Amino acid sequence: MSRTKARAALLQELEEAMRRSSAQGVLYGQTVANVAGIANSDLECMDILYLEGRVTAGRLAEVTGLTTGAITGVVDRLETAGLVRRERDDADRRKVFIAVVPEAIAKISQFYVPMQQAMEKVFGGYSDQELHLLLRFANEGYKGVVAATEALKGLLDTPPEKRPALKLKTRPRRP
Amino acid sequence: MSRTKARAALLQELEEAMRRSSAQGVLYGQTVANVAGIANSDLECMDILYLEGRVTAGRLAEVTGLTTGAITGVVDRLETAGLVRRERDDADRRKVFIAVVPEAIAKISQFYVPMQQAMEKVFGGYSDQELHLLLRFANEGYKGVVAATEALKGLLDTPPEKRPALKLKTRPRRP
DNA sequence: ATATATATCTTAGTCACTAAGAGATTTAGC
DNA sequence: GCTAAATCTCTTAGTGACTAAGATATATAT
Repeated sequence: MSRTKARAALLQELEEAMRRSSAQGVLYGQTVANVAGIANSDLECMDILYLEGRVTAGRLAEVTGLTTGAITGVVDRLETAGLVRRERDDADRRKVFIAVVPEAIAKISQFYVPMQQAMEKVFGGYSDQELHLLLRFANEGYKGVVAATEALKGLLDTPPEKRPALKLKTRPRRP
Repeated sequence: MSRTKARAALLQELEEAMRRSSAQGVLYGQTVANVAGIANSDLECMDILYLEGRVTAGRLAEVTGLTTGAITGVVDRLETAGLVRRERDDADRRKVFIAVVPEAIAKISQFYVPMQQAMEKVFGGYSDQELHLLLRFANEGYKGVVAATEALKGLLDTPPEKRPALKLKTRPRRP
């Protein structure tokens, strides 16, 4: 066996490792939601708001894959909790922008401290050059996942009888 | 500015990139669930079963953070769909092992084809040596997230009045 | 102007979840 | 061995976030 593993085996190992850490990441998010006493979707929306800034209710529905009706509920809860504010767009008064209340960032980010500490520790074991490689991978990986998500969504447009499905549910969950 | 970015800025950029791609990964999973017509938790349990193999109902509850009652429902649905089988442990007849039915792997993994293709494409841009670095990071990152999750769970044991909470919900979601 | 499109919200009903406890089996103490 | 406590899964009742469908309000096009 060579110093570097055979590429095929390496790719497979990498895929499983990514899958495993990704699953654990999901679990971390769920734990945050539980500890904070906030619904999972509500936290997901806060994360989107943190990353994208001030976005419309419709955009939240689009990104999360929830219906607009569900988003109304999400925003209601977040607004009641004082984490976000609804702001009507004066240019187009149908639109409602959702904006994060400044203090909310601190309220939420405290739950990510353990994660940040763990990641700092991990990153500490890498040189600047290696971190650049990781950054490149994170960015390219992100684009790859976006593309994969779009490709998968494409299946929803194919007629149901021609599309693979497990049919645990009778009704589809998205409009 | 040097050829490599200042480390602090690099770390911050890396954190945001990871967060972004992680969020997109969550969305991919949700899309899989929607396209497959399967509940999110059901898919998460299938993923755990795929990674860990034959596990007990209690272990599923532990790993997902769901109650055992919820897991009963998950397993009921997965069993009805013909994806898993319940197998009583002969050594300890209280325990119920959940085992994936062989054909289920193929049924599920078809929904991950877009993701696999996207990842293959991304990985194609890296040398064996670089992939080894990514593998090392994925493994260390996984351990880091596990540790962070445990640390965060520790907050649940601290008295509620001493613990930071957002209190969007009146009742806690975990026992 | 009128019709059509777009953006959010409302309502009714559904489904997965929690909490609490029951049932079945195992382990510990005497 | 026998009883009590512990462990594991399932059951039941009730709750809350979700979807689907349509209402409301505003914007755009003909």
